[in-house]
Amino acid sequence: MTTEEAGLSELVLRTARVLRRAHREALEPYGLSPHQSRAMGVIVRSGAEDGDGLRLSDLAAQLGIAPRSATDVVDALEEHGLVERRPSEHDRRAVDLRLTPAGRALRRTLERARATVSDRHFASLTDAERATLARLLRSALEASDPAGPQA
Amino acid sequence: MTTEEAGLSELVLRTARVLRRAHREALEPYGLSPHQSRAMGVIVRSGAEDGDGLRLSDLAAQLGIAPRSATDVVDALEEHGLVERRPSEHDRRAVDLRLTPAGRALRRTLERARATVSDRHFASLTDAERATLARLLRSALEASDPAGPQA
DNA sequence: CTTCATTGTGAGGTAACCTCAGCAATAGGG
DNA sequence: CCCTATTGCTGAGGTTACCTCACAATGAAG
Repeated sequence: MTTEEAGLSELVLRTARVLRRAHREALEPYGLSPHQSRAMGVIVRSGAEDGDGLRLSDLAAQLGIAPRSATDVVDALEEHGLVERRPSEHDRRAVDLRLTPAGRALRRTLERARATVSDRHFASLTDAERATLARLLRSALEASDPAGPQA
Repeated sequence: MTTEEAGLSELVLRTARVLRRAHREALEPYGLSPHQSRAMGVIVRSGAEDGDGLRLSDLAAQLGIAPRSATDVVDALEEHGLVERRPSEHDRRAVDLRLTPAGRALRRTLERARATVSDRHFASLTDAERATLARLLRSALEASDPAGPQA
């Protein structure tokens, strides 16, 4: 029983490694690291397209890194012209982060690239099998972390 | 269909993150990084307990890092008294790596800790579900990478 | 109007990688 | 047998992605 699950954890980690590597390769042509891509995703998902944008410290929290480190991530994205910092209207200490039009366009491209990577990896499974796989992974995640992580 | 698998890839990555973090925490009391632990695993699995030991460059290859980087990993493990370098009998340029008795003992402890982490994460699934999960992950891995990675 | 907390960033540190250069040893062709 | 090319490892130094600590500007609370 124990060895059975040790194998399971290894399988998950190995699958993740394959996916991450493929993802990294897909991102490379755009000069983005996976982490930067993830940061863009967080900004998008926080409703930053239309509203006030996202605080730098909130980005840090959602990425699970220190605020100071988020500064560097945003610096890089800003240099690429994908994200912009603008002073918050409500708090002159803070900045609001949002994607530029170029950032939004690239984000969509990357989303598609990522889906392709995933498609390819799981292509050998049937639709039903994919659904089962998703259900089991989701179930274990929810049971072991009821809080439900944001990232 | 596409969104379905995008979700799948995200689930795998998220599960991996949870497992890796738990694994890291389990290792912390022993002053080892996950990578160092993995290196010990590679050394053990190469039949290094009784035979000639593993070449440093082979360790590097199996860890997927540059030989120079493996030197540092081994340095650290050697300082902890877990691994020893001894000159190869057949090639005086090379070193054979093998676990010390302390290394073997710790390795067993870590193996158990890792199994516990995995057990806990997948505890909510039935035995049959765990078996299904393993089968599907393994199947996709084998289909997408027929070479079959060693690490 | 102090005093305290919070936001972002400069400075500087660490871990885990990398490449490049170099030394010792081995392998192989003449 | 010797001379060159290759191999196995490591020193030096660079990069990336984090970190902590200190601090200026601002905001909130008494």
